[in-house]
Amino acid sequence: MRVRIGRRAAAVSKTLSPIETLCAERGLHLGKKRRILIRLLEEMDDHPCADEVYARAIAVDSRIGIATVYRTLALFEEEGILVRRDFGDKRARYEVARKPPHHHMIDVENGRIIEFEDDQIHALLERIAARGGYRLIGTRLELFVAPADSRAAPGTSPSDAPKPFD
Amino acid sequence: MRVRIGRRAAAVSKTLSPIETLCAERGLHLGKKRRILIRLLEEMDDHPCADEVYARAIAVDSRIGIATVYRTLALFEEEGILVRRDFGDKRARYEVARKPPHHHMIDVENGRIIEFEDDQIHALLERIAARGGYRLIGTRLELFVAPADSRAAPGTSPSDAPKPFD
DNA sequence: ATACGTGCAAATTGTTTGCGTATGG
DNA sequence: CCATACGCAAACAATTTGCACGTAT
Repeated sequence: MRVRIGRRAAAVSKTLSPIETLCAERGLHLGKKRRILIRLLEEMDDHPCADEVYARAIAVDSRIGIATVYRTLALFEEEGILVRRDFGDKRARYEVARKPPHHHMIDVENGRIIEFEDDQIHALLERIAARGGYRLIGTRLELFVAPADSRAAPGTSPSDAPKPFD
Repeated sequence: MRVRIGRRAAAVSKTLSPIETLCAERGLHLGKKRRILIRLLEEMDDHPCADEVYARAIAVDSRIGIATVYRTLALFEEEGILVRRDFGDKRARYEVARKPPHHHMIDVENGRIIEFEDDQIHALLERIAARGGYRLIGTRLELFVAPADSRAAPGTSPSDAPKPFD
């Protein structure tokens, strides 16, 4: 008898994209619509809300339903494939999960979102959690900022809800 | 003629509570229902959502409408009297604004909320904003934590949405 | 074959608004 | 008096769900 290589489950050949691979590993079916959504998600470099993902999706296949978008986003969030963000407007915004956690600065003047990463912060936050006898599971950190030049002194109101978003 | 003291606007006598005073200073009327809400807000030591404030309110005067609660919370938030928080469940939660900004740890095992304050963090965040040519307007910082003993390794998913809330 | 994926429309949920009346300053 | 506060019900917006039918594995 011949020896087959890659016999173990791991061997998911074909050409699966990163997220498709994750889906395969978790036994999730790869329906046509889901594939389209996955491609969109992998291509995006911003933080779209469900409506926006939906808009981009119907541009590819007009028969995709908004429910599928919501269901897929929720599923991928549970699976840790996507991260849900909340930038102050009502809608939930998403981005692909990346290993080193990063945070966001929201320019309240124009709604622009700037991503940033900082080890010091994480070390500090971990220490704070530990200090209280806790283990840090997740962090949500958003800075609401304005160009260093303009009225209004610094305050503590994150909920000044900027209008435009990326 | 006699000299009257406290002639200037400042002289709001009677016995006004802190928030009532702020309202008076800003020319806001103090309706009966609003007074009740103010008292509740000043007594609370947790982070209730509109529904919960409403529940407590009708316990005092059953004729208060939910719309009044929403309108009052929104008004006080705009006035900087209240701060709106978002702990992962849908509803907006509120607490009385305090000077030194503080943040929250959400125990994902039982939903308990622990407040904390830390100067280092603020200094660091301010530096990060400045580094990008920005001025820090507001911060939103929440730590999702779990008792230092229990499965599940630390991750980056803040949106694991714990069920219970204070 | 069978469980999973998906569309459509209806249902929920949290929050906002229009309007007529009541009331504080 | 006159602006503001308020109740009620209808309006809204984001998201969820039930059901019937396709499709991947």
